Amino acid sequence: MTTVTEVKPAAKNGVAHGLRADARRNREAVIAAAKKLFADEGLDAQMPDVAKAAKVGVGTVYRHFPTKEDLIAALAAERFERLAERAREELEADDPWQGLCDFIRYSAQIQADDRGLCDVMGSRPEVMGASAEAVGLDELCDQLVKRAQRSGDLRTDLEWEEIPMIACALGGITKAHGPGAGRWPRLVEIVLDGLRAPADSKLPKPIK
Amino acid sequence: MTTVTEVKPAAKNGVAHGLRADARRNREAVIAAAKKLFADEGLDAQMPDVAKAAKVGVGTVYRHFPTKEDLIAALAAERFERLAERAREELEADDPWQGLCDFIRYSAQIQADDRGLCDVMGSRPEVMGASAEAVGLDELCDQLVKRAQRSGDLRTDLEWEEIPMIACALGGITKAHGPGAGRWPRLVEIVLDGLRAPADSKLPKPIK
DNA sequence: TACTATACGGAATGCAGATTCCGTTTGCAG
DNA sequence: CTGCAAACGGAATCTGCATTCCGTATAGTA
Repeated sequence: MTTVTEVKPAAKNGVAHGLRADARRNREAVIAAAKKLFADEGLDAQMPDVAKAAKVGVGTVYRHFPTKEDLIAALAAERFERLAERAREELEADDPWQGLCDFIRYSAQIQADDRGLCDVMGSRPEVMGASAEAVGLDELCDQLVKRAQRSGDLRTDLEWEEIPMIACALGGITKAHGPGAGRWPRLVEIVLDGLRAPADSKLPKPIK
Repeated sequence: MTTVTEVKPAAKNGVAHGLRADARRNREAVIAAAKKLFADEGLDAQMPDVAKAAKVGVGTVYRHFPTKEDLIAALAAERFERLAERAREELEADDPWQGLCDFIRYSAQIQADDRGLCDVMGSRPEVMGASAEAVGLDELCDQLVKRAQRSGDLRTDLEWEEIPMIACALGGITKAHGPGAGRWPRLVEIVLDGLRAPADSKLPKPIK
């Protein structure tokens, strides 16, 4: 045991360093293929098919993601990063209410574009929880909500925990009827109307 | 082939006649067990477990329901009958708007009480469609919607097809977070608020 | 009571899909 | 150019269910 073994920096920012060139290339191929396949067919797309789509052997897929669940989690993490990113943007929006609305619209949109994500939202609370936690989404939702309430446009009885629930619900529609039905955007608007503070409860605007 | 074979009246109103006494008894036991098991564990409860819960062999389950899908459909049919029944009642409600609201609340409630039903709503469009069709739920939704619109309380741009979608969405919440979270009723109310016609669009009430 | 069409139970089967294994190939340090 | 640890591919294995099969038991009838 006199051999000096280099410590591997493992993965950094999603891209894995310290991997042989071909390994890195394959990993990307797998991720890309899985992203598309899961988006199209939902979580019950099969591992061998992911491998095929990535032009790689099953073994290779499993070398990078020891479990299907791990692969799913990795993809979910990426989506949640985008979601958090968007939340941060909307926190800067001129109109807090519109910011919140757009965030919710966005969360519905990405689900309409990704059946796999709908499935995660609908039946993988742990994955969803972990991913959200990792990017601080909860905190962001809280801020989004508080800000919109302060501006007087959002009903004051809403709690931030209900934002993820609303997202799940909207995902459920796409999951059940397919994005093709094209009806989900209307449902989003209905919910948003329901979120608006009742007109009479709105404090008289300070100045303006 | 000279034997005269009696024609079996098969099933009538859910209860199967022309069955040997023990057979009828077992059939009921299976249905009851399945109802409970699927309600508790969702659609991936297993057939052998249904049999066990009904104190019956798997074979017996399969003699009555050739396929798991058939069993699911039978249970779903029963739920949809209740749903239709409730819809009919609410069509008689004094207040059309409250009638619609209560119908929606009811559909959320039965899903909160039955994970299996949530699953059907969320990922068995065919079963749901067939069951709904069988009891004329679509037509009933249409009437419920039109009536509430006529009274001026329901937003006029709602189409009846969106009622089932709303039901799916609400079911999705229970499915994802469990009924235990106890938050779904609030989401229902939010949606209902979103369904209400904007105050200014309401025609002045005739008299009263 | 005897007989037989119906039912029954549950071990055995079939299959789909995740995961493992191992002989072969390849990137790359020296 | 070599040597070998790091990767590869994909057939084989394992597992979890649904579903089938068949010898046995029983309701209903004569």
